[in-house]
Amino acid sequence: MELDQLTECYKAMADKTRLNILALLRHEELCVCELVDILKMTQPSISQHLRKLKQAKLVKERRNSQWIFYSIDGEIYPFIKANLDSLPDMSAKIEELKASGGKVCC
Amino acid sequence: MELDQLTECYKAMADKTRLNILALLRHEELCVCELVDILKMTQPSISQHLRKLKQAKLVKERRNSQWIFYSIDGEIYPFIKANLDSLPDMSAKIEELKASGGKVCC
DNA sequence: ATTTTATATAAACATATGGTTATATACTAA
DNA sequence: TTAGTATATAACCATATGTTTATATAAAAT
Repeated sequence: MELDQLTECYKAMADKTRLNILALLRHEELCVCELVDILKMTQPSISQHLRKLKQAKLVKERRNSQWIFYSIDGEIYPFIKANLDSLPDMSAKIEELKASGGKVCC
Repeated sequence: MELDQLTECYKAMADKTRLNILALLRHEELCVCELVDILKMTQPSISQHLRKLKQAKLVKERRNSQWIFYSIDGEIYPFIKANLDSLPDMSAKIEELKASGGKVCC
């Protein structure tokens, strides 16, 4: 692949918060406010991280009324599956969100 | 894997020069001055990039008299092969080095 | 229409990063 | 031992990055 594209990809992954987001989205699509809830960070901060991931084509978005749901993309990277598979399991965090009624939605 | 370790790995890969180094080392081990020669960058700059790659356990070093040869490591990362395979082929650069007598060594 | 909710963007700031120059260290050769 | 070569480290600086606060946009609810 092109080095510039690869650099953008790895820059996007070179941050703990963004790896957390990818690890979460691996389980299911989530909207911004759900990520804010789980990661305990401010909404603008999460939004900017999502923008980087989107620019690198690692996630895609889908609007549903007032919510924007993000999900894993990365199909342009032949190695993406191997990388995502090495991320920690975060299903507990998602369960927590659901248990606390934070899901369905915001 | 641990998010901290993964973050360090992707940070190390999140730079065009370091991806170039990895792409070169994929062909064969090289010493610092050979990388300086091929990449046309200053020696301290190359050395600092190599240090980052080494700290992330993406490369390892081997001393042979006054030269230090770097080579690919990355064995702690289950995804490393897939990632290295997507790097561009740089054999032409290595051939150039050999043709110009820059090899054997420094 | 106005207010509320969800998200994005902008400005400001502190910290991280990469490059340069200068210097230190390690080994070789004489 | 001294000079030369290969590499590492340190100090400095400019740019990039991530966070916060404030504000803008877009859709929903009233």
